[in-house]
Amino acid sequence: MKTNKSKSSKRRRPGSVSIRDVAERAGVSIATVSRTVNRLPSVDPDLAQRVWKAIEEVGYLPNTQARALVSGRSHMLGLIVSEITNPFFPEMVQEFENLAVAQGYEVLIGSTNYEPERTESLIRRMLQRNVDGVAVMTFGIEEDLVQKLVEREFPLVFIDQGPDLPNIRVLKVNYAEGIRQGVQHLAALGHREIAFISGPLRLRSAVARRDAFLKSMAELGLKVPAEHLVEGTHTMEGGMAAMGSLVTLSKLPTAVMCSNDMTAIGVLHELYRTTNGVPQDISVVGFDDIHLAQFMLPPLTTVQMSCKALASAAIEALRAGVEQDHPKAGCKEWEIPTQLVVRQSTSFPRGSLPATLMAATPDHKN
Amino acid sequence: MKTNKSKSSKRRRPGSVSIRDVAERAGVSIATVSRTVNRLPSVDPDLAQRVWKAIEEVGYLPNTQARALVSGRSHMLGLIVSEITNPFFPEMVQEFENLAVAQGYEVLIGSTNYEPERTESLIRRMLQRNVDGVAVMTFGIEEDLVQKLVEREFPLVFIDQGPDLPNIRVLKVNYAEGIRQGVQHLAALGHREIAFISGPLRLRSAVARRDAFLKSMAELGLKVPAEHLVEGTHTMEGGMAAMGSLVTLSKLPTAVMCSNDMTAIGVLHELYRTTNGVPQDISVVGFDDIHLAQFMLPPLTTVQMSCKALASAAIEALRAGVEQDHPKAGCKEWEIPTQLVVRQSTSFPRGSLPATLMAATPDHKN
DNA sequence: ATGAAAGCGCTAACAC
DNA sequence: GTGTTAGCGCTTTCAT
Repeated sequence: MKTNKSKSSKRRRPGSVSIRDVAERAGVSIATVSRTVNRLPSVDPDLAQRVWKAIEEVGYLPNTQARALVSGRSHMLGLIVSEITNPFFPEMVQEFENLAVAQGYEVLIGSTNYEPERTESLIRRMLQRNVDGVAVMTFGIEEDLVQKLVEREFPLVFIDQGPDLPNIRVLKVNYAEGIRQGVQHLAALGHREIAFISGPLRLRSAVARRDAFLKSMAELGLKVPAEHLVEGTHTMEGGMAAMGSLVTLSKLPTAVMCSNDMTAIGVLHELYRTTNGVPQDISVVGFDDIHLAQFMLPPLTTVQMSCKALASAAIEALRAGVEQDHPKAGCKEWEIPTQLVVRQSTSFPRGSLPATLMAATPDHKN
Repeated sequence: MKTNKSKSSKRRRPGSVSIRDVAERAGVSIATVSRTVNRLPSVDPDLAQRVWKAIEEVGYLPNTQARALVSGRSHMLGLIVSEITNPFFPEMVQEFENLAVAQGYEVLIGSTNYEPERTESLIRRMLQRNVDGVAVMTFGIEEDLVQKLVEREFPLVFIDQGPDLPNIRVLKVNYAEGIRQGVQHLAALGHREIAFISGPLRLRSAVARRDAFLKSMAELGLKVPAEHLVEGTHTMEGGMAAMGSLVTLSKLPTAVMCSNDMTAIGVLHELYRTTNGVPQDISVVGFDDIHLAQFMLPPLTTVQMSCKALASAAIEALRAGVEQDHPKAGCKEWEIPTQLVVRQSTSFPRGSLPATLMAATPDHKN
């Protein structure tokens, strides 16, 4: 009497079908349809059969928004990354998304581009969209942003570190291990003058990586002059610029470690610009091990940080926060390992070895 | 009397604040709050002031789901890409997202990975999330997927081609122009034996690019033997494999054009593996012009397809479909230009020139 | 086992 | 100009 039930409701997009259309078609109440769709055991099998048939016939798709509204859970997870155009992140996004979808979640992706105001709006958007939790995988984040998120007490995952609150979990990346392996590899090859190109030092993880480098060098009794510590931007352009300045130094390093692979690619390119050939006078080590790394010229020796591990830990940590009965609900920290992958961008320092040995080194042609 | 108004409602996530909390705080009705938030001119400025203050104080964020439910529009746009790990797509995603957000839309991203079942579930998820429209930027799509989408008559954007229906718009990429420029560039350098590594030929755009290549060659009276036409996968691995097979041929091509940049990077890598140096005996041309292209060794000559143009056309086309009063609501096709960007992966064919001229060529050292 | 009805947070008629 | 109220599509008591 009140609403028109014989025709589907008025102002909907054509093609859109609601639970009422199914109920009508199957000759049952909307409650029964709901129960059927949600597979509650209490529905009569025959009835269920009829309902499924009706669903099929009218092409019904439950409206997630409405569901979310009543259930209070949107089944959406936020994923905030630094820069979607840095290949490391798409690789992680892909893993994250696969896992999320497999577990019935949708993913809302956001890229901060290191801009505070973007980050701000991102957070607000995610909150408004009612995501069930957010993974902030940005390798460095502004303090006040954390604050914002923390106020609404909802499940949050950070990388490296975050406030010690009940709803916050953190993924501890073991930078030290991988970077130590890198430094030791270089030292074993005979390098003593090793430079380091960091990420932007306002980012925590950039500092963490640099410190890990410094510590590893110190362990070996190797000195690092200030000029050999240059700040990059986590981009290829930054790598070029940094290497450009390194190259003007009176005492050249024989090897350079980079805070990420993009930087290393920039370094390789700069070296190429200078020598017009495959860089082989200076060894370079990256960080991340993006898929591209192995296809570089020369294939890049790099410290692998598994985006798979990162993604799956993030998802699990998030679910541990969302679903209070999750097995690891109490767990606050998740360890992410790193390890060196040796390829061909590292070699003996030029001229440090007898000619016979040099000839045996795969990457030296002369 | 019915609901508990003095405390915030019961089963909500702590920290979540509803319109009622604001109303209560400001001492007005929820309608006034709604009007204030939506900036309807009819609210008394003083009252509005009070409402904004209350909003601030309680930290109110309108619930998008509820809004979407009543308005029928979710302000979410779907963006389906082939492979999020192919750098071309993140670049486009970023542009798309920037534009979308600037216009008040959220973006739901999906990556098909060329798997039909993934695509299927993607579509279903987007439909359920009630996106206002979806851009299928996959450079090739399965027929039945199109069908699925078309049935629900809602705004859709495709690349290259789509069914001629009122709610469907298509972005026509001018492959011919860029590829012709590439072929002519190569021919001008003296190349006659030019191979082409295509994408997977079940994808329309892969076929389109290959055909454009064939046509351009024919225009110049250049023959393309069947062995010089090899099918790749749009990946670096595919490029390596394809170049690997090309290299075994009795009559080697002197140049190879690739269906995308990732393939070209694979080719460069394979050439490096073979010669252990920067590839310079064989010219290679890519397609897409991803950011990375200019950092390759050597910097990649490639056909640029502007992801910016693609993204903005997609957004505009989508909005033209969503908002019936959009200026270009009637427009069905949007032209996307392509053009050659010459860098250093192309050069004269080896040994085809007098020594003096060779010496003048920047990329040849001998 | 099934239906009626309340209500999730919000917008839009409709009253006043 | 402001408040009251009816839904948007759905889940979930509460009756039956």
